[in-house]
Amino acid sequence: MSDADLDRLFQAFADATRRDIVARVTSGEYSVSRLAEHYAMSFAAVQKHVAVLERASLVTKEKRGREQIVRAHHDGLQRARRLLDEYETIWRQRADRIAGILAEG
Amino acid sequence: MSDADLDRLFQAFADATRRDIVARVTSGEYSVSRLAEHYAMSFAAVQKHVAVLERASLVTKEKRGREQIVRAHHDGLQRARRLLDEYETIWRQRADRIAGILAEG
DNA sequence: CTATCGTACAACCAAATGGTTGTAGATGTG
DNA sequence: CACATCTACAACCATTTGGTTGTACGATAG
Repeated sequence: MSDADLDRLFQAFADATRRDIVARVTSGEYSVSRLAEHYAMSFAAVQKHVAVLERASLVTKEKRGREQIVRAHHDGLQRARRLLDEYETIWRQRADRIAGILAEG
Repeated sequence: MSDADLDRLFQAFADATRRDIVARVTSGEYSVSRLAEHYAMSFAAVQKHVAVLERASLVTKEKRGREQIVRAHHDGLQRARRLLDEYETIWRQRADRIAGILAEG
């Protein structure tokens, strides 16, 4: 996974509106305009947020009639989790190393 | 945890240099200038990246003589992980719900 | 004391971000 | 058909971001 991919992924999470969109489309079915009803901003603004999430592989869009259904795409979330898990592993290794040194001394 | 806190947290992760800094200071001890040696940018730029990480509660700085030691601060990482875990939970619930419907039908 | 090192911070700049309005096209409805 | 709905996208704007250089100041070394 490239640096640019990770940049897009975390950047996508770095906005409360987008996090809310992810939460909504994960548990229910929403068109772009349905999503837009919930936020105090223009339809176009919400459209842009969805586009950011799409580029980050956090959601996909599927055309249904004249609507565009936004669906959660698990890949992005899993990748983000995996990276944070790696950091956690590094942290644990450090903690173990320190514990080892204390045990020796 | 406020929206603004989460914004800062994920924003902090949304840059390859900053992710690298987090990885480095988690496993070793680095002053700001030591960190700066590793990147193709000015000392001031690295200083700014550290400041972003500090505001996101991902690192802390501690003065030691004329140096400023950058240390990983586990809180930020844990909080980010917790949020992604919540999304994962929502996802699983959805998956279970779908599986339940399929089992019925 | 003087010079150097590590840091802090201001000023500046280009590019990206997050919002707006307006226009246009495709699809469904009376 | 005529009209409303949903979406796409361009143009624009203010603010933030990620970088730069330059200046200043405390701490250490010679």
